[in-house]
Amino acid sequence: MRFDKGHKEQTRRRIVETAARRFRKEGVEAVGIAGLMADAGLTHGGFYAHFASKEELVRAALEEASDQSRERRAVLLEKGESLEALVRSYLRPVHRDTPELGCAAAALIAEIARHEPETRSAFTGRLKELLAQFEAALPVDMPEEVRSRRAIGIFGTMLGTLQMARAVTDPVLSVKMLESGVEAALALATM
Amino acid sequence: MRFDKGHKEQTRRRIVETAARRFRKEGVEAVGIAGLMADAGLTHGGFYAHFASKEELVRAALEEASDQSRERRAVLLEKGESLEALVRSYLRPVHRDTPELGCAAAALIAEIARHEPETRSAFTGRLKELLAQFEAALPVDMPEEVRSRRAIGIFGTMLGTLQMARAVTDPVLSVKMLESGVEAALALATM
DNA sequence: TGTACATCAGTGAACGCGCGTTCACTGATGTAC
DNA sequence: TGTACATCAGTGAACGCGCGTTCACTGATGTAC
Repeated sequence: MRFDKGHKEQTRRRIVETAARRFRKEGVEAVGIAGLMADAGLTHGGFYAHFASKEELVRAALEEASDQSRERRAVLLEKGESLEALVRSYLRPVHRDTPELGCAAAALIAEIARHEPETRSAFTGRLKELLAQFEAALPVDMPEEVRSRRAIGIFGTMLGTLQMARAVTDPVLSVKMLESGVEAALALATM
Repeated sequence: MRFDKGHKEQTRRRIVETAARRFRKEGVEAVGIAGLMADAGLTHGGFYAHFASKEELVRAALEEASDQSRERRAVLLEKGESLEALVRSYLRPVHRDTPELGCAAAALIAEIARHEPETRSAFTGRLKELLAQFEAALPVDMPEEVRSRRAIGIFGTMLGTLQMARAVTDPVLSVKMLESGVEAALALATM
């Protein structure tokens, strides 16, 4: 069959979006090409018409997820919301419970650390953008170097406490972790 | 062949120790039973004389790694060192560069969150012990509830910043992440 | 206007490989007679 | 004291399965004549 102009690009986007969700939910290694393509309504053979390798899809999916998150943060900040809104939104139970729609770093950072340098570099770039957004949302009277370090500390706190809240089986402790993460991140933002 | 009394237990320990290192370095999923047994100087068939499943080994390896870390922390604290020494030791380049000997949570927490409840529960128990050690090292004049939340915030910060420092390809940024993590964790400990 | 052909996104069988797990077997030594 | 047997940690072939990747093929439609 012959397809509309833009059809292939649309298919590619569907694959990337499916991958971005499943990788965050299940981890990259646990998701196979065949199952992923089936989820996107295709057969596995066509995969290599879109990507040179699974690793290339990993990078595309990582970028897709990062773009979504960045957009979400930008919207919040442009509405005049503070860093506090970002922190509270990040450490909500709903974010803990839907990793497939959430922060790619929280779901995949340890796995990314073991991937090819090219993938790690792409991730590094996205993480720098995220930190720049956080930095820009810190009080303007802070020296730039302090803001930069503070942004790292704040996001590190968010990342770590969210992951703890996800791993733990005790639901009371899990909520306490989210709350403690908010407290700690806000303390770092305002002191 | 017949073996010494205690021989089997010794073999089991060797398997667990090998697993504890490789899981932290490569991730649980990337490590196969056959390769692991070969590393321990055995053939893969004998594995199931020691463990009912790979998952059971995961739990044993997690406990082995946690025990090692707890011991290390206890030694530091008993020498009269403060929480600051723990934080600085955790966020050293050598810890970033040798995950196979380091914190199991930093290497595996996201993967653990996707494992069986039994494994997650075992991890939760170990994490509670860790947090209790941190709590005990916080100033005694802090109310207990505050110390408990602060311990979560501090360890979350350490966890998140170490993982960032491991994932990133920019070496300058990586060191900055470790340093910012120390600053943030110490600020939370002393404020 | 009608026919032959080129295009190309997607198909599905097949590749070699490693996975977790099972199981009949080995063989050196301790124990029973 | 010498022989037959039980023990059991470890061996290695085999199980079904899914992995990432390759490739000859399909077939509906647009284009050329």
